[in-house]
Amino acid sequence: MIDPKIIRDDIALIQKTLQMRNMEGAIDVNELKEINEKRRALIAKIDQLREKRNRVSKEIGILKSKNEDASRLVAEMEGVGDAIKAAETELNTINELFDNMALSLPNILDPSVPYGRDERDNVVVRTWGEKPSFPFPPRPHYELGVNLDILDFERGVKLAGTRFYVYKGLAAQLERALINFMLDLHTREHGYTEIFGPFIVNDESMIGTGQYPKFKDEYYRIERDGLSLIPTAEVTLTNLYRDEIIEGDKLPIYLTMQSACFRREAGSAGKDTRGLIRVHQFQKVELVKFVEPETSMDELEKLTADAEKVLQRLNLHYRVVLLCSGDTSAASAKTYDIEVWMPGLDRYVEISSCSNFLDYQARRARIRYRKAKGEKPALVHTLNGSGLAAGRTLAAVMENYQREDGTIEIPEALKPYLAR
RNA sequence: GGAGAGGUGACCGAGAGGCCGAAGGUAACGGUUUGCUAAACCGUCGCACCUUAAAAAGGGUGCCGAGGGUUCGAAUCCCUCCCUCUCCGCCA
Repeated sequence: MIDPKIIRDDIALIQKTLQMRNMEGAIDVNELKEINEKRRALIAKIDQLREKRNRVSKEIGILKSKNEDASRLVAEMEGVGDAIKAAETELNTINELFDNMALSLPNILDPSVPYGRDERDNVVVRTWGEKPSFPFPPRPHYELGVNLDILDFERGVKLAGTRFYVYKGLAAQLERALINFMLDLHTREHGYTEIFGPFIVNDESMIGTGQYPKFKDEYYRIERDGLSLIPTAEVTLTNLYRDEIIEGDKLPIYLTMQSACFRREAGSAGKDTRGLIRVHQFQKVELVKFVEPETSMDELEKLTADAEKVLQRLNLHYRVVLLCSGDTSAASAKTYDIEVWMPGLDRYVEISSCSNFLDYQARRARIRYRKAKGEKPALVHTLNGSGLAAGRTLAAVMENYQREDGTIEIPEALKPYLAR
């Protein structure tokens, strides 16, 4: 959620953001402003009524303790309680309306984000390496995997349905090696602390990072227990500090966690139906940062570089794309996607998405820090990125390291992890 | 899953319808004292919202696990839910 003061004082900024994101029609900003005014007036009214209640009740108490007659004051209070209750009911309604609208406001975009309608307007900011050339037509990972009997899509479907899969032998080992390699890289060389936490979280956590209430259809929820399967370890890591005030000298905090990620992929029927690109369950190494506001844009660059390092060590060609205004997710102020080259699919595939949320998530999740003793708490800035999606990385390794006979060469960086 | 106990500020802990935003203690911070350390003494020591001002400061409201109810008045009484602990059961 953005700072509500912006709703009060700078509607133009919100309108510009909506315009940039091609969301002009989505929210009536003027209506929102009006609702906010109403809200504030009601709060003032209720506070006044409560002030009276507190004051007169106290007087009654004093009179009674002296055994004097308080009936006049009690009579005066008649109706005050009901008036408060009525106003509170009204406020609840308005608050709900306000929250719904305010929560659906997207984050303010960073000025460096280019205008654009959709992914076609994203800007390639750099590329690393080159597309490998093959003396034979490279095959997609799902063909390679099925031929080698290390990917089993049919049994995945038998066990759980479409978009599920089974790794066997080398595929399972390779992915495990990839995850360990990534975690070691981030903890040993990039200063992240490794975390392992719940893959299943309560609603407050899903709300804290913005999955709920808006995008409820995207996630698996266990109704009976009121818990949800995380779509990314971002949820676990970011909510670690929900409702907390962090001592300023603890910042910046860099965390990494490996987890399974669960996504319903509700809106993507018919898209990427083959292979490991779009599945309901996959593993990912996530990077999350909590930083002081002044540093967050620099931290985004570093975070992206940390994720890129994985591909560099694996010697996989990729490009970094700055998402345009229309393609940047609502909570993010600025996002870089890292897209790895997949020779078998003959296209670039997103393998990491690195975002700076500024204080948008922190406000929702009430994550604050105290710069120095005695100072008022302020919202931190949160960032996250994949470092990287393991399943897609496995697919990229398979496609880029394939040999003519359909076997797969092991990348140098992974050899220590596959020693027998 | 069953039985019991309990959730109060950074922490410990009192409070059992009115003068309680909450005693007392610990920790922290500032000061006095001191050759230094320690001790002692004095002071400060929550968060959010509304508001006047818009730097500092002031006024009001809310918050004693969460939500509702009773009452002129609730940390205190009632209801619902959540969580923690102990014992039993089950279990990697």
